[in-house]
Parts: sequence; structure tokens; C-alpha cells
Amino acid sequence: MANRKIPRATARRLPVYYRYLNVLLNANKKRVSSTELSKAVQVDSATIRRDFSYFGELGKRGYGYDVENLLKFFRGILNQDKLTSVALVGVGSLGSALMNYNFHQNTNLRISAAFDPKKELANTIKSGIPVYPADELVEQIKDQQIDIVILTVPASQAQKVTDQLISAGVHGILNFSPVRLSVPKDVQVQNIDMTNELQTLTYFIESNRLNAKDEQEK
Amino acid sequence: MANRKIPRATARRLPVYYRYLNVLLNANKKRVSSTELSKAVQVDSATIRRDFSYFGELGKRGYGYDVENLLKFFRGILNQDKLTSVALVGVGSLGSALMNYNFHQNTNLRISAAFDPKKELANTIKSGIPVYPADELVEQIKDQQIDIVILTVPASQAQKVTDQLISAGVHGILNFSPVRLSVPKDVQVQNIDMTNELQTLTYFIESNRLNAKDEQEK
DNA sequence: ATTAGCTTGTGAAATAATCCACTAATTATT
DNA sequence: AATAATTAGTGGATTATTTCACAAGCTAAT
Repeated sequence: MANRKIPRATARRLPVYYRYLNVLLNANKKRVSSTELSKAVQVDSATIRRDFSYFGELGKRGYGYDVENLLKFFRGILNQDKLTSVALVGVGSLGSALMNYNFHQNTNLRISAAFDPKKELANTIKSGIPVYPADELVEQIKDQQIDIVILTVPASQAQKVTDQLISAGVHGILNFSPVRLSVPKDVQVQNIDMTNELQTLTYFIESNRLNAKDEQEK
Repeated sequence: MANRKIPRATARRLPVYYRYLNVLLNANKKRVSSTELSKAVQVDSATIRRDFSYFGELGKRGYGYDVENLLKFFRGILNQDKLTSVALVGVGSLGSALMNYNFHQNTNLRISAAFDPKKELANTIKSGIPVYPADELVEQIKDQQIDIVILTVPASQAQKVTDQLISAGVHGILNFSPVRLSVPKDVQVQNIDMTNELQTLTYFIESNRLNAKDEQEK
């Protein structure tokens, strides 16, 4: 499978394409053009064609892309053929919400274990997911061969827990804490920092306003 | 205030710098160099200096940056001088978690109103935040002059609610739904799509593995 | 068949972002 | 006071990403 040397920017868009292709399939659409896709996912159509072209010639001129085929292809690329179990560490309010969140609806991923140091949570089942005490973290993750972890612990704990996760063999971390984690290069981190996003939003709104004012003054 | 023409990539990093500067201030650090910052936030030091330089000459050669001054400067840039009230629309499990989340700890932002169509939630107070029925959305947002909204509604509702928000005068949306919203160009959207991030993670882990295998084979 | 109309895939240009490497300024040391 | 050590700011090279624009190929209509 031609998988090498895909630009990062392209890789980030793959899940977006994948999701929309599922929408099309459910709507019984047989084919789709890059222009059509472009409107739905708000990515320039040339960019879409370029993105796809990294994986080969997936479309047909004058026709577009066959939805089912394309979807099948991306399913493989994105590892959606088999179920992937992930763990969640840190059952606070955000952690609990994510345990409730149905990742499995859109992806072949599910949270199969959670960890938290709080005594009252240990060995309970929450939203259908077993919660283990924090001191069993490394052991359980090794046992269950979990490769991906959702990290929803307080900032102060983030690096410490990360080090444990790495020693347990984890290769991917979805980090909700604001800390920039240090990890070896065979471990991938994706950061989701909600506070950041809100501030970025604030910044863009303000700078938009200033630009608009500039326009007016001309 | 020199605010125009800041590259997007730079703008996105501002909150990261801002947060770390706060950490330094709390640790009573008087000054910081771009090299030191670089280690903490994992951005190349030249990139940091370039980023700062868009706003003027904020540092001193041979010395670095004065933490307090720099912080004061970014506080202005990021609109952290005054409290900003935001609304949250969609009090599901994720929405509830965010209502519990202390944005105010790190930013001068707070959620001052929430909206949900569920009868049993209407006119209650949850996590200290009043919850209004959905049909008061436009009215309340206008009344309270809310400019920024956190959107945690189901995908099927996202665009419809967005249209209402726009008619109520909102200029920023932090969108947790997987839908790519259509908005006029004076409205900013930041997307947080957790499913996407997990899939991206999966993709990078897999492609990392293939690359490592390639290396070995050489 | 032939032709008109789409739509892909892609060279090449344009734009954006990062990073190297050096000068100039400042601090710290002797 | 002179010198060594730091460190910002930046010109310019490099790398990454997006976009234009068009030839080539396919579909569908006549």
C-alpha cells in the first residue's frame, strides 16, 4: 500500500474526506467529483485531487470518484478495517464526557479501559467502561496491548503519566492537557487544547475587526 | 497596536506562548530567552523570534525577553485584559463537561449562558451556569451581547443552529461538531473534531511503523 | 460515430512557513 | 576598561503547501 511520504497537511485531511464519503454512501450516492467534495469539506478542489493523487489514480476523468471504492481505500489507509481499542487516563469531567462520547459511531475505535487514582472510582464500570486504579496503569496497558491513549489528566500530572504510558508501550497519545509532552520519536502526540482554540478565536475575531475598519477607512 | 498581517501559523502559537509566560511569571522568572522558550513549547527558537518580531522589537540582545513585559504585551494582543463572556449551545455530555471546565483559570473567558432544547434542563442552573431553552437562543444572545459561542450540538443540528447564531450577531464559533460550517467571512470558526484527531493519530502511528520498517530493510 | 461537456491528474507558479547563519547589541566576567 | 559570552532580530535559503491552468481521457447526448 502506497503509504510513504504523504504530506502532513494531507494526512490531517484524510479523516475529513473519510467522514464525508460515509455520508455520501449512506445517501446512496454512487459517485462524487472533487468540486462537489470541495463544497462539502471546504477544501479547494485542486487540493483534494492532489491529496488523492498521493495514493494513486483513484478517480476517472469525466466521471469523478466512485464513492464505494474510494471509501474502501481510505478505510484501509485509516486502519478502519479492524476495531482498535484505546484507553482513557483521567476520569475527570472531560474524561467522563469522552467515555460517553460515541467514537465508535464514526470510527472503528472504542474506549476499552479507563484509569483514575480516585479510590471511589477504582474497579467500577462507568458508561460501560471498566475503570482501573492508576497504579495498575502500566500493567493493564501492557496486558491489553493498548497502543493509543486519550490523556485527560491535570497539567501537573501530564508528563509523569506520559512517561508511564511510554514505558507501557503506547505509541499514540491524544493529549487534552495544555502541556507539550516530551516523547520519543516513535510516539505520536496530537494535542487538543480547548483554551488555546478559544484564545485563537478571540484573536482572529479582533484582528478581523481591525482589518474591516482599515478597509472602511480607505 | 501593530496587529495586521500576522501569519496564521504565528497567531495559532500565541496562546501557547501566553500560557508558558504565565507559568514563568508564577515561578518568579524575570527573563527568558528564545532558546529556553523553545524547549518548553517545542517550537524552533528562530520561529519564536520571528513570531515575536511581527509585533515589534520585544526583546533585548544578550538578555532575552522580560517576562512581565512580554506577558503584558500578549495579554493585550489576546484580549485578556477584560472578561469575555461566551455561551455554550448543546448541553449534552460534552457540553456539560465543558461547563465544568475552568476556562477562567487560564484565560479571561467564562461561560455565562447555556442553551438546550431538553425540557428538563430549561431554566435550571448547571455548574453555576444558567441554562435557557433553545427557543430563547437568538433573543438571549442579542440581549447579553455574546460574541463567541461553544457549539456542542449533534451534527444534524450544527448548521441550523449556526445560522441562528449568526443572525444573533455572533462572530466566533468553537465548533465541536464534525460538520464544516458555512459562515460569512466576518465570522470565525475554530473546529475541534476529536474523532478526526484520533484517526489522524492512527494514521501517523501506522505510517511511522512502515517508515521504521523501511529504515531497517536498508 | 461524432461531438460537447465533464473532470481528473499534474507541471509549474505562487504563497506560506520554517530554519540557517550571521550581525549587532547587550550583559557578564576578568 | 577590555574581553568573552549571550542572545535578539533578520536576510535569505529551504521546505511545505496551495493554487492555477491545461492536456488527456472519459461520459453522455445527438
